[in-house]
Order: sequence, then structure tokens, then C-alpha cells
Amino acid sequence: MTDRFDPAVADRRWQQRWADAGSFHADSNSPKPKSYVLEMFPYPSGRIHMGHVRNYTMGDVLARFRRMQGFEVLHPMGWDAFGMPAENAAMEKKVHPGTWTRANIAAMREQLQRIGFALDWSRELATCEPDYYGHEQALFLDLMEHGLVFRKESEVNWDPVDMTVLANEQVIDGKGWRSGAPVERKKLSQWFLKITDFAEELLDGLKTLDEWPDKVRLMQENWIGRSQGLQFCFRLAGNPPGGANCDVDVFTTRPDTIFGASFVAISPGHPIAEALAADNPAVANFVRKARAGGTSAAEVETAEKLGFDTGLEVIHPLDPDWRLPVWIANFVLMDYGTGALFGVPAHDARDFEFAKKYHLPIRRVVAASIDDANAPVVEAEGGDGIAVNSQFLDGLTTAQATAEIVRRAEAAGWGQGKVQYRLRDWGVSRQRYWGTPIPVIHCESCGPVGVPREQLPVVLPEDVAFDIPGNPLDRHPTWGRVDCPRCGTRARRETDTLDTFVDSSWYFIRFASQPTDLPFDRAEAEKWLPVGQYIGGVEHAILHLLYARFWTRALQRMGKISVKEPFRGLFTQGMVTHETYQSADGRWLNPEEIDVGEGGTLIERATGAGVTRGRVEKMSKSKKNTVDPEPILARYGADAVRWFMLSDSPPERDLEWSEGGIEGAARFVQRVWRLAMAPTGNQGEDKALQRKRHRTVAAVGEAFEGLQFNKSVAALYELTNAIEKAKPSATRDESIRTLLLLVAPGAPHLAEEAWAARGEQGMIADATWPVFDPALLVEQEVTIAVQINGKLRDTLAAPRGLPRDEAEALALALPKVQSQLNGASPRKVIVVPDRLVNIVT
RNA sequence: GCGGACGUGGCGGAAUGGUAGACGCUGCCGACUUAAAAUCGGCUUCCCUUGCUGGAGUGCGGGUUCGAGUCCCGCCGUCCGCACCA
Repeated sequence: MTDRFDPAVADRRWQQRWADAGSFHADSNSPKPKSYVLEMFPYPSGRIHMGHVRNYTMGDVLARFRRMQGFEVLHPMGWDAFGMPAENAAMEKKVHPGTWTRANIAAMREQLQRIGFALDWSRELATCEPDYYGHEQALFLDLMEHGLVFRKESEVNWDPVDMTVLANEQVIDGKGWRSGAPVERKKLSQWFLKITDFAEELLDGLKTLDEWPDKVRLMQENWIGRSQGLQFCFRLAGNPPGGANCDVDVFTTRPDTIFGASFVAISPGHPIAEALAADNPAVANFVRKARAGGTSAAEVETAEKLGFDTGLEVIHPLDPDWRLPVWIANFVLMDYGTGALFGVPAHDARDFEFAKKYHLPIRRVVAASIDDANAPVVEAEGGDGIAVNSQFLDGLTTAQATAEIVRRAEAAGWGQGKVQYRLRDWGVSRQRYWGTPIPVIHCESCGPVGVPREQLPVVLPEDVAFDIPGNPLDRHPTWGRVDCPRCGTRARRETDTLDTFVDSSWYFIRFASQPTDLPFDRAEAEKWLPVGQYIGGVEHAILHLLYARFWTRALQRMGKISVKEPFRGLFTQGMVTHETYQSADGRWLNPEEIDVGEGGTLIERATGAGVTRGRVEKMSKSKKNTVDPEPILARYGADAVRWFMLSDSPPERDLEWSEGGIEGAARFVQRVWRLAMAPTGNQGEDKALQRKRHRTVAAVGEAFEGLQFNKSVAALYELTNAIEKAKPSATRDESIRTLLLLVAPGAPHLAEEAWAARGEQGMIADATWPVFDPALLVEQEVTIAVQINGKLRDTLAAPRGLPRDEAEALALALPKVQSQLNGASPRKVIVVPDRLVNIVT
């Protein structure tokens, strides 16, 4: 028997055995209870990074734990394989995006297998393959047929050099992130999914997700942004009474401040503004200027409020003689509410700033009490209070006044209560090649028509070139030329592709069931769904998780599936971080570029200049602080790397990579191995160790249930320490066996190798999770703390269940207590059985 | 600006209102060894002290309680999300 565990041999051996035995194959027809464990699937960038390793190790531990508990486990893996990096690679390296992507997938699959994850590779999928995206196209057609898809002109960030639409994150200081060209705003006809139809449902559904982090639920709640208010109409002054009864529609959450209005502001994109701009150069000029402003947070923060007085006036709905000027203002958003608002400078910070600048009236209509009606307004007061200077509302609370105005507006017909959402419909058009083709054909006479289902999948053409910017699908000579499926005349294929977030909105359903002729088989998918535990980065807290929830609900509404929420449990894990180094002139440096100089100072090898130790940050190429998992795996083996990922930090927090940490994990692997190699067949019972064993089984199981892997590691270290200190006994042999079972989810190769070496039957991957006896969890001998006035003075050993009065007597008899009391008798004695005695003087 | 989380040794972090610092990392001392590695034993919150005893201690200031890292109030700091959403 070797005295060292050799991962170089053992890792491969067991990975092969598991594969040969099909150990992690998920059987949909198994009679066992089902458990679906899923980690967010990776983008195939080319190499696995430490973040992946941490994410997938957590899921793997849970999956293996569930199997040992007797569940039929679905733990699949796939590839979020469409997206821009493949096209960038195509442009830079002259390789086809598909070639690049598939090579990356092959490399990363190999890396994942090298770490020994318990994955069902038979269900592997890649979103860039027609056998995946073809089904997605079918689902898109379903959504179209149910009225959940529409086409709309919308403004996009357009990069005129790369000839493509950019996401907001890709616009840096007003310039395209790749080309550096100033980004233009351009109106394009784009495809949208009606996620706003589900706003209320998605919001309400959050309440049912009690296994999600509060933080994520709150973020989604804010993102959906429900607000209740009043939508009402202003009539333009001078319009004939019999004309249109609504000229300017506005929305407000503060109807109670209606008597504080001093202007109406409309967005530069508002139809009235556009109409005025059409024949008034001054207006056109202003509109152009107002729209030029950037959308970044910093620009918005510092942007000056700009306004243009149109000269138009509207009539106050509650006073026909009261006229309000209509301004065009740059801070009014066209795509929220109605694109118009009434300004109440006294009670809204933006309106206040605007009114100050353009010398508009500032009129208090809310005060702390009716007596403060004429208190000066020095800054906008947005809070609730008592209505003042508001005619019939005077004296009412904000809530009462709001209700009263809504009631009157509805009764008189000039407005009505309304719920407004911040959530926008989901624009899914991308002017890119490497994505799912939108299955639509544009016909001159029939309009956009869905591709007939028998023609699916609409496959991306392979013969494309990336030597010139823009979407190769647009300039492909034949791909776009098709006949209209409805009238047969010459038509044109849609060349936009779908946002890759669509691909990731249903992959977890396809994992559960993958027939060839359908996106999924309902009955089979429902055996597994919802995902029991989903694990991924918090950066997806909003977009991906919201889109997947929407998609699932849309499928449910269309009668394709009965689950409403795709992910029952969600866990957002922290990042893997590492220290950083910067040169004197601010360049990030690799640790290899640094020498340690005299007195421990850091010196840049190339220049001899000083180096500063930067903050510990998320591993990233730009900060040069990445650690490639591959050489670490080669050096320490899969189990040590897995173990380190579980140790040290609570999983929801960041984990700092350290050499010491991985060394410690590797050391533990060898300690367990040495224990496992100890001779068996010993006699005798060790009661203390027996209790420790049972307590550890309980503690590790509980920690796994709560995904508190760092606590499971600590408990296992304690058990290991206890076994090492114990003398040989039958209990000790049994404890070592238990240790292997408990370690198996985290360090499976070690556990298998030791299991086999000890002559145990079968693979430990198929073993049953140990049970514990609750009666053995409590010690029979307890240590009771003895306090005087809450300060610890001594302890005393006592049998468990010692009566209160006996505990009190024992405590009072202690010499230390006697000397502290100095003859005085205690005023009061608090006894907590088996825990403590507190003597109050 | 709005919303949220967090603050405990040299470091990562444990602690149902009941012995703060489990467990790990680092460091120091010792054993084994020709030596090194590996391994094993011990110490490692701070202050006074030879040691024992003692005192202080969970960001800061108050409060509730026999008892507070934990609960309440007010500050300070760090991090995260959203952001002209009417």
C-alpha cells in the first residue's frame, strides 16, 4: 500500500470508472425521488477559470450528496455558445465562429472532466447547434402565435464603423468599445418579447421564491419597478372644446400635489415635440441637443436640466382658468409612462432644479401641518405630509388626498388610477451573425410571416466572411432570398439573430428532456422541473434570471408546461479573487514580473522600479491576477483544488486564492489517505469518538443542505483530528469509514481510491449517506460556565441533566466563587441547565 | 439620490441571547532526520506578569437584559445593486 495518495493516477482511474459505469446518468424513469442540480452553463471562451471551478464544485458536492441520499439526480452541463466573442475571434484570427466555438467546447469539456464532476454528459448541449436553436425557433413561433412577439421602431446605440448595434455596456464614454468610434443613436425596427405582459406575475411570483436570496428578489422587484398612480389628460388651451379630449397625457404617483403644478414637461421624443420640430427650426435644434446627452450613469448624474418653452399652454383639470406652460425637457424619458409629466417643483427634486433654472413658480402643497402652509421651500420635499394650498384637499394626509383626486378624476372622466412599471419589453434583435436566426420572412404584401415549421431549423449559412464589418447575413448572396410562405412572391429572410439571453432562457428545460422532434417532452420535463438548486454568479441576478422566469411563464400561459417558476432554489456564489500588483506608473503586473528586494520591498524585474501591492480583486486578465486552474490541477490533483474551493470562505462570499490555502487542502487529502491506510480489524469501543462521529454526520449533512461548505469542511477537520488522536478501536475503524463517506462529495477520487483499498464493496459514489443517532449528539458530561455578574469566573464539569439547585450549590461551593463573593450572599442566581450558572450580587 | 449587505485576532472565518475566536492559513518553539522535504507535538487576540492570578476586548456612542458579536436607537466606514422611472 502506498503511503501517499497519488492524484495523477487516481483521478483518471476513477473518472474512467464513473464514465464506464454511467454512474451519473440521470434516468427520467427512475422510481427514486428526483433532484435537479444545475449550475449556470458557461460561455465557451476557451479555458475554464477558477470561477467556473468554484461554481461547479459547489453544484457537484450537492449532486453527489443527493445521490448518496437516494435521489435520482439530474446534473447536466452544456454551453452557452452563441455570442460576440466568437465573431471577434473570427475577425481577428480569421477562423469561422463555429470552428472557434467548437474547439473551445472540446477543450473545456476535457478540463471539466479532468476535475471529476459528476455530470450526465449524455445530455450535453450547445446552443449554437441547430438541434438546439431549431427548437428555440419553434418556441419563438409559438410566442408569435400567442401575440407575445411584436415589432417596434426603437432607438439603438449604433457603431458606424463596426456597423452593429451595441449594448449599453459596450458604449464607453460615448464610443464603441471595439472600434472607438462615436456611437450614434439610430432608429431601427426590432423584435420585442412582451415581458411587460407578465410584470405583475413576475413580481407576485417573487413572493413564492422563498429559497432565493432576499437580495436577488429585491433586485428583481426594483427592476420591475411597480408604481401606482394616476394617469390623466391635459387639454391644450385654445383648442376647440369639441375637439380631441386629450392633448397631453401624463402619469404621476403623486396626484395629491396636483395644485402644486407649475408646468408640463414633455420628452424630446414626444409626438408633440416632434410635430413642433418639423416646422420650427428652434425646436428641432433643441430636440437634437437634448437627445445628444449620453446615457451613462455619470453623464446622467451631472447632466444639466435643459428646457425649451414651446409657448403652448394647457388647462389645469381642476381649474379651467389656470394655464400651465408646456416645456420640452431633456430629463423626461419617452419610454416611461406617457413621456410627459406635470412639474411640481416644491415636491420633486428634478422639478425643483428645473423651476429654479427657468424661474417657474414653486408652490408648497404639502406641509408637516396645516399651520406650515406658507413655510418657505428651500429644497424639494418629497415626503408625505398634510395637503395645503390645495383647495378641497387642504388638511388631508397624502394618502387621503391621493385617493380623493383619483376618485374625482375617475368620476369626472379626466383621468384614472393606473399601475406603471419600470420594466420594458425585451428587445431581442441583434444585428449579428453568431446567434439564433429569427425565424421570420418579410413579404412586401403580407408583412412579417413566421417560417413554416417544417422548414425549421433555419440554419446559419457556413459560407460567410468577416473581413468587412457588419452582419454577414445581410450581404450573403442567397441565404436571405426566399419566397413568402403565404403568398409565394419573392420575399426576404429576417437577418437579425436572437439575443443570447433567449438561448439561456430555456436550456434547463431542454436538459430535462430532449426529444428530436420537439423542444421538450412536457411529461418528461415535469418529472425534473423546477430546478431544485440553481447556482451561479450574482451578476445574473436580474437579466438572465428574469428572462428565464418570463420564458417559463410564457410557456405555462401557452399551455406547454405547468411549472411557473423554473428555479426553486437559487444560490449566488462569490467570486474568486487574488491579490494584484501595480507598477509605479499604474500598470498591472503579473507576480512573475516581480522580485522581492531588500527589506521585503517589491521591485519590477524589468525596470527595477518599486511595485505596490494592490487590492485583492476578482481574477481578470486586465488586472493580471488570474490563476489558471490547469497547472494547479496537474500539481495538486482534482480533489485538493475542489477541497480548497469549499474551504476558507462562506460560499456566498468572495474566496481569495492563496498558495497556502491550496497547500492546506492538499495536506488534508494526504491526512485522510494516511488514516484510511491504517490497519483495520481493531476491537473495542470508543464512546467519545462514537459521539464525535455521529455529531459530524449530522453537522456535515446540515451544512450541505444549507450549502455551507466551509462549515462542512471545519466539521470534517474536527473529526479527522479526533480520529488521529484516538487509540485503535472498532469505533476508530468505523469512524474512518464514515470519514470517507462524508468526504466523498468533496474529494471523490480520494474517497474512491481509499474505499477500494480498504476492500469496501462497490464504488463510494453509489454508497449510502450515513445516518446518525440523535441520542448520541449530546454529551453526557457537560461543562457548565460559572459567571459572577455575567463575567466568567470558573467552569465545572457535571453530568448532563443536573438539577438546577444542585448546579447552583456546586457553583457556589467553588473556591473562586467563594473568594469573589467574600462572604456576601448572592442577590440572585440564574441557572441555565447544562450550560451556565450566573451569580448576581 | 434611492435600495441593500457587511464591519470579530496577523489573515480567511466560527459562535439557537448563555465559556468569543471552532476550523484553517501564517508565524514561532520542539521531535524525527547526516540533512532537507514530508510527518508528529506544543504555542499563536491584546495588556501587566517569571508563572499563577488579573484586566481589556467583536467599528464608535448609547439602550434593553442576570447576561449582548447576536436585540433596539444613533453615528462612522467598506462593499454591492439601481439610477433623471415622474
